[in-house]
Amino acid sequence: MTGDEIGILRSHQQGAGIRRSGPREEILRVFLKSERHLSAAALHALVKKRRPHIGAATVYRALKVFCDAGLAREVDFGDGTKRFEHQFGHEHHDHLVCLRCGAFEEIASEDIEKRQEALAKKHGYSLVAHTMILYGVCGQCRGAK
Amino acid sequence: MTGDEIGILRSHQQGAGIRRSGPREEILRVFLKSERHLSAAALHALVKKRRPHIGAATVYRALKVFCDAGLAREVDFGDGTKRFEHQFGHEHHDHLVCLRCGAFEEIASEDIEKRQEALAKKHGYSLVAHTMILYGVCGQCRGAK
DNA sequence: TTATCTGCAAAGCCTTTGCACTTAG
DNA sequence: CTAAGTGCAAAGGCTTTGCAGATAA
Repeated sequence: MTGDEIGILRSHQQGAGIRRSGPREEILRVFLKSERHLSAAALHALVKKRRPHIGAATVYRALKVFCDAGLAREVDFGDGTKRFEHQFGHEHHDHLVCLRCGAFEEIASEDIEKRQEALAKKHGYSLVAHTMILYGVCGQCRGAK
Repeated sequence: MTGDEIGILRSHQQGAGIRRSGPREEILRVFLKSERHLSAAALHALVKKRRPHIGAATVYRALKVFCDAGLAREVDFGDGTKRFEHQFGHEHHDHLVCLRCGAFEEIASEDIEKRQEALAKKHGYSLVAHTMILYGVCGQCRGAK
């Protein structure tokens, strides 16, 4: 990690009535070092390895701040648990999930994004964000079938 | 309602070890007559008007059967509550949600669908389904701002 | 000092499950 | 008769909230 993300967090906090805090920055460090798609519970487990006293509520509250700061994004594959992925230095992308084994990949299509923009405009909306999740069966699962 | 949907339900049940039931068919009738995007709780409330004894669990269980039968589809706008929309006689579509007032519209783009298919194939997946939700600000809210 | 942050535990919400009873086939 | 369906209430899983103490500015 370069340290820049902590800087982004701090500048986001500037003037937003948000103070620095050790626990929050530690959560951010662990979050950024981790795999890209973590549930709050999984992140909490990782954080507790280094700082056992940090509670789940703090992790949830920190993730909310990270999302506001643009450092994280919430992703919901529809299994009842929100996941969070860090955004720093990553292009926007969507997801392709295997219905059989649960594996998933990040996908991207500039073409689709453009059409989404146009579609929103056509309905009089200004597009702010979107989620797109494709569900299918991966090659491995089809082969194993 | 034409009655055809009940027929679809019944034929889906054929051989699936699923029996007919009055409560379930009543839930289906109310569901089909209702607005298109209902939470389970909202549907339960409507159902109880006609049959006060029907419980929430039965509604949840019925919705699962409807989804399996292709009569309904689960949609999640990310607010923590699943919604269900009936599919009978409707083209596939996605959603465009206003972040400010919560209004939403159904949208469709054959172009995007084709590209989704191609994208999945490129990654070795066979596409089964997808969700796409665009978030923005509607014209009315932008004007009112 | 004062508003924010934290940890803990409790509460909230939505959804599912266990159980005894009812009902379809 | 047998397996599926139902209603109720309880349990589950994830997330948020209340609160008193700790902490940043």
